Amino acid sequence: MARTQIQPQPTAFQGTSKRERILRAAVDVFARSGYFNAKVSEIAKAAGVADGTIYLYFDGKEDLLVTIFREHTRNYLQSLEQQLADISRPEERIRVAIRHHLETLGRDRALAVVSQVELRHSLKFMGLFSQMEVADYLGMIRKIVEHGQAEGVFRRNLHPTLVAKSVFGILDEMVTSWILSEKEHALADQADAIADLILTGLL
Amino acid sequence: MARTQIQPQPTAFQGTSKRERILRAAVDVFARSGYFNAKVSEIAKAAGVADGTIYLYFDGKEDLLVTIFREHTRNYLQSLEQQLADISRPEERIRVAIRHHLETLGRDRALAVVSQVELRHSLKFMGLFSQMEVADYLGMIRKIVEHGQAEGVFRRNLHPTLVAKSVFGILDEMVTSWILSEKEHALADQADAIADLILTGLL
Amino acid sequence: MARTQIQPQPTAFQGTSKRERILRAAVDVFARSGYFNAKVSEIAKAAGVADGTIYLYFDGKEDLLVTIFREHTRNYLQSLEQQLADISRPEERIRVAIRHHLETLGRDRALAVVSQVELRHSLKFMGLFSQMEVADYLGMIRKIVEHGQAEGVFRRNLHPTLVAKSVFGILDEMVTSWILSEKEHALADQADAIADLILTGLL
Amino acid sequence: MARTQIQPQPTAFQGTSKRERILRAAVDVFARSGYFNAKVSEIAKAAGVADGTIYLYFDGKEDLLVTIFREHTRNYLQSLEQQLADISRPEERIRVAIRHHLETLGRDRALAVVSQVELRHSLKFMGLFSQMEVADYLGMIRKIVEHGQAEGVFRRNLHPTLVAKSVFGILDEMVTSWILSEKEHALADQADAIADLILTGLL
DNA sequence: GATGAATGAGGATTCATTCAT
DNA sequence: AATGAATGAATCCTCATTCAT
Repeated sequence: MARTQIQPQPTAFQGTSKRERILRAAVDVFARSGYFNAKVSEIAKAAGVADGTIYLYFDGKEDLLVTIFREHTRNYLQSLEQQLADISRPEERIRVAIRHHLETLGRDRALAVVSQVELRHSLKFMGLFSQMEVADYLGMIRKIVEHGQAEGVFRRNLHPTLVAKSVFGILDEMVTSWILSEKEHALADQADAIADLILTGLL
Repeated sequence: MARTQIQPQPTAFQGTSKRERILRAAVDVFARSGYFNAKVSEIAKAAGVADGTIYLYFDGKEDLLVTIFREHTRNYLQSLEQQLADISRPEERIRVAIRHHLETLGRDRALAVVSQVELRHSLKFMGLFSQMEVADYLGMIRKIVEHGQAEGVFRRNLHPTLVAKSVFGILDEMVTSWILSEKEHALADQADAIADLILTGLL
Repeated sequence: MARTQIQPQPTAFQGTSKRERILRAAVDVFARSGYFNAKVSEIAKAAGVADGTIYLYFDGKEDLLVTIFREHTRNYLQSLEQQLADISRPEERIRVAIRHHLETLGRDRALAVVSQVELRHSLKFMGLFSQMEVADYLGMIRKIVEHGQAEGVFRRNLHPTLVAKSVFGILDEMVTSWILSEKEHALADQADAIADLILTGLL
Repeated sequence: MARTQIQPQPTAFQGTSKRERILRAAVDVFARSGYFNAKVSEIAKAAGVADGTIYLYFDGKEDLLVTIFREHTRNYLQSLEQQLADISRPEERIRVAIRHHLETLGRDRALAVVSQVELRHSLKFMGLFSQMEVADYLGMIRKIVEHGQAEGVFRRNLHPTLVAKSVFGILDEMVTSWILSEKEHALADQADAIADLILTGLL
């Protein structure tokens, strides 16, 4: 038989590995329906695979969410490190980190929804969220602050961890706010204003 | 039979109205088990009422969550307004708002858990969360900022809404971080440091 | 509305308690479909209750099987003891026990099927089967034999436990054979012949 | 690549044919997990073949069970016939048949488990069990009895079929009892006592 | 107002079987 | 002959909600 069997590919492109297709479909479905309401069969359909196939690649619905979180965070940290590689001035490093956060999530609304909403379903997940890679992220910001304080460009009477959490908190709120707003403004547009606030303060 | 039947009252005092007992039980059970895993029967047991009784006072499980949120926010805003009543200096008003936020949630861990975790279960809830009373809360902070800018004590090149969201974002992150941390430090202890950061900035 | 709502009662009579109706329905459905192929919903339908109702009375499908076994054995032992109450001659006691076994199961084919087939689904169940009440049953026969040996009416060179197991094995095989045979002969008709064999032997 | 790839051969030796390896693995896995809980993939792994390979030799999971039963019974009957070949005295023939039964199953616990437990999963299987080769087995015993009665060494007032079933029932119970007992006594040790009971009776 | 027994819809997961390679 | 990745049908149980008492 010479005819090429063309299969429907609702969510992703052919050629992509099944694992990737499933993961992408999960992000989309979780974003659309919410984790608890999302049906595994819906994800399977969106990925163009059979229900059972998902269990060849993942341990179950929850593993899907954990994996999304883990891979996203890893990618995020890697690209952030790359962007910071050439920049040494602490002030500039803060600006880049802020912009990078907003750009990354601003580029993929479904991922942002999963990141801001679905990943925080339970204390258990929140703990995961905070103890693992997010801790690394906060650690990166904290080090920028510490460095800046050591160099004398940042005030020394602020606790670096508190600053790191604050930056994260602001960014987190901006992303959430952006997700919920109907308007289609670019999330990263706020990067400079946020940096100004953090760096210069209200007074 | 003359003997008075004494029923166990696990969560609340008997004097309290049934409605209050149910609401308080819901906060506790939601905090302990998470919204989706919480069983209505568990809440009923904790409140010392029959399952069906809950439906005399509320429309269902979801209504419990909505009501908790609504009443908490209303109480919160009322007490914040009282605290701000006598204070006119914008800087001081910011400080009071920050401290009030941390004190209120720092006083009731279960409520904090529900507020930080359970209320954000879905985009739908997040929307509710943002559009309603939270909007009022952000509005209050925004007005403080606007006032301060009008008086010339706050810099004028920061968008008031952005500042309001930032303050909220920082506080939100602090509360979440506090919930997840094992240590039993007082949440409100960080109020001054946060105010310093917001007011003075890093530089 | 004055009309009395008449509900279908496929398996059992109204008036019977829900618990009894469910148990009886389970015996029938297990006998018809086999334990593993039996659907809980099928049992519910046969009992005239909702699926969930079964879980108000039992822990699950397996508990249904265990309960059937337990209650059947208890009833069986009680009625056997009653029948033996007035009989003292060991030979006669053996005859009564044999007849009672065949009559009890011969009266309820579905129960016999569950007893002979479904209760032996797994080593685990077989163990349950053997260690618990069945042990009591074997114990009763063993004591009859011991008594007969003490009185000098039974040969003393046969181990009472072996005899008890043999009697049980013969009866068990007869019941199984009866279940599988198409012919509708009365099971208890074989009681005397079996007793003769056990008592007199082949020679 | 010159190195010989040595594969693990959990259950059987490599020299054995694939078909034999699969069958032996099935006996072991059925005995260990029970028929319904046994996974085809587990059998495949134990046999050192791919899942799909099993379907080249057998029609499916059920066919494995049927085949085990059939081959076991055929082997059993053949070896029984050999053992009986030189023996003419009815009494002795009965003794040999009894010992042979206990020795055969006492030699292979997994096979005994499958034979006593797994083969009786359903009425359907029980029917198979009884109508086919087991019928031949019962037939062999029945003929011994008939012969003995014709020769005048066995009592004539016992129905040969009933005696055959009784012998089978006793042996069956002994094997089951042996499987379930923790103690490691030899099953065949009971052969003589059983023969005595059957031949001489209790009285 | 209160009760709590009863309902029944809904879904994650398993695993025997297939078939392209 | 052999593989093993992929399939997808099939079901037990939970629990929010109702309503007769």
